[in-house]
Amino acid sequence: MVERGRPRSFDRADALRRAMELFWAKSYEGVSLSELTTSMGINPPSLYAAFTSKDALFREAVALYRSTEGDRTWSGFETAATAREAVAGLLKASAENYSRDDKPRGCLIVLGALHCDLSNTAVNRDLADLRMQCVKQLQERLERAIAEGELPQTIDVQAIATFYVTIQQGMSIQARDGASREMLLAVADCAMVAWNGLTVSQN
Amino acid sequence: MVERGRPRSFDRADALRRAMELFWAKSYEGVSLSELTTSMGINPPSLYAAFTSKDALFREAVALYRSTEGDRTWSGFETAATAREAVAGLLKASAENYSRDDKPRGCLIVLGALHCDLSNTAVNRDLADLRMQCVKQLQERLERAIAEGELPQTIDVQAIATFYVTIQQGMSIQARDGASREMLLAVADCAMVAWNGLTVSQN
DNA sequence: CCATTTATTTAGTGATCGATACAGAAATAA
DNA sequence: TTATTTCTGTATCGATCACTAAATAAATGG
Repeated sequence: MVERGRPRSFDRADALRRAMELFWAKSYEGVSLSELTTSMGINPPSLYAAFTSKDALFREAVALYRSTEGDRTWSGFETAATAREAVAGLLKASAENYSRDDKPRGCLIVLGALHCDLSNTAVNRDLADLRMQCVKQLQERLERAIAEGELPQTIDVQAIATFYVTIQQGMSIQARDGASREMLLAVADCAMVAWNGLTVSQN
Repeated sequence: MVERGRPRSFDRADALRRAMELFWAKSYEGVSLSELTTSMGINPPSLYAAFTSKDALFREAVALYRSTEGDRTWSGFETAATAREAVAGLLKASAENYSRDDKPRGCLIVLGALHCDLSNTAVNRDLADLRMQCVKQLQERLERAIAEGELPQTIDVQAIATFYVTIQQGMSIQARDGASREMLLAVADCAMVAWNGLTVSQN
């Protein structure tokens, strides 16, 4: 089956990539349609034909972010031999990915739509859900470590998971404010200093 | 000298307080003039006569936030007997103040204007400066603790200060996402578990 | 009283927001 | 060729943005 009609004159994937970087740098409400169309090199009708709406474009941008930048941060998490190495690697990768010279600083999912009250826009709720998933992922890794005997059953899985995600999210703000890669890595190291105390058996 | 002209028909301080809570809940760009005037119970010309512009109103709101909510968080910091108690108290107060039932969740200075590229708007730069001042304040307290012999000279003052501020800032996002007060307090406790390791003499 | 001063209400300003109507262009199908 | 389909550029749409001009209201000074 061959496609009918006039062929699209721009690279959809490339246009999406440019939109993602704009949203990443300036957040959802911080980017206007005219900025998007200018950066993507297309006119509004082409954007809407290809991506439906600003909302839908943002969702696709977030999905692309997760499969590229997010993967750079989380790929080592599941493969790490121990929970400690998984968390340490996550923080280290976050520090590095939040401070690249050729990319916006910080995390799109953390900084992309912090506006508004709780449960305001759909975009906001989607990002909050993704942020929650990070905590859940750490919790599950910690529970696996308990099941495998690496960590004692007495640890507070939820608190530890929330603690390390809180640091990761705070690093996004630090990165946006100009903290150097070295400083972000130092923060990650500081966070891991708590590991032994947090995971020791306390009966 | 008595004031001339028609007297103002609204309470300026009360109107400012309402504006502060709106900005706190929804950030600078997230609040529109019509929302402000509605909540403050006045018309746009009255707002501009009393506060000059949305920018200036936001600055006054931030100043009010610092002298009220900010004071709730930081008042115990300088009076604490030790650096450890100062930092622990700061995190505990942050957890509590970011999760009050009658107030917006999180911190206005952290969440008030995260939009935009680095050094974009004046509002953004002002808040970034205030965020930096938090790090500086912790640094100075740690240096004082060194001078007083509480902590060894070998500690990395900047890294430790940035680490604890990073947690405080991350707690704003957690609070905005709905984390309970208990969970925020647990995060603060987790952060203090690192204290001994971070401040031990390592020569 | 009247002049002056300041605040208020009404009713807008131009600019920009996200999103589209419409006509023409460029492909396939028959 | 002609019909159909889909994309593209121009030129907007109504809504909302931050903000204000103009007339009126309410106080004081003389």
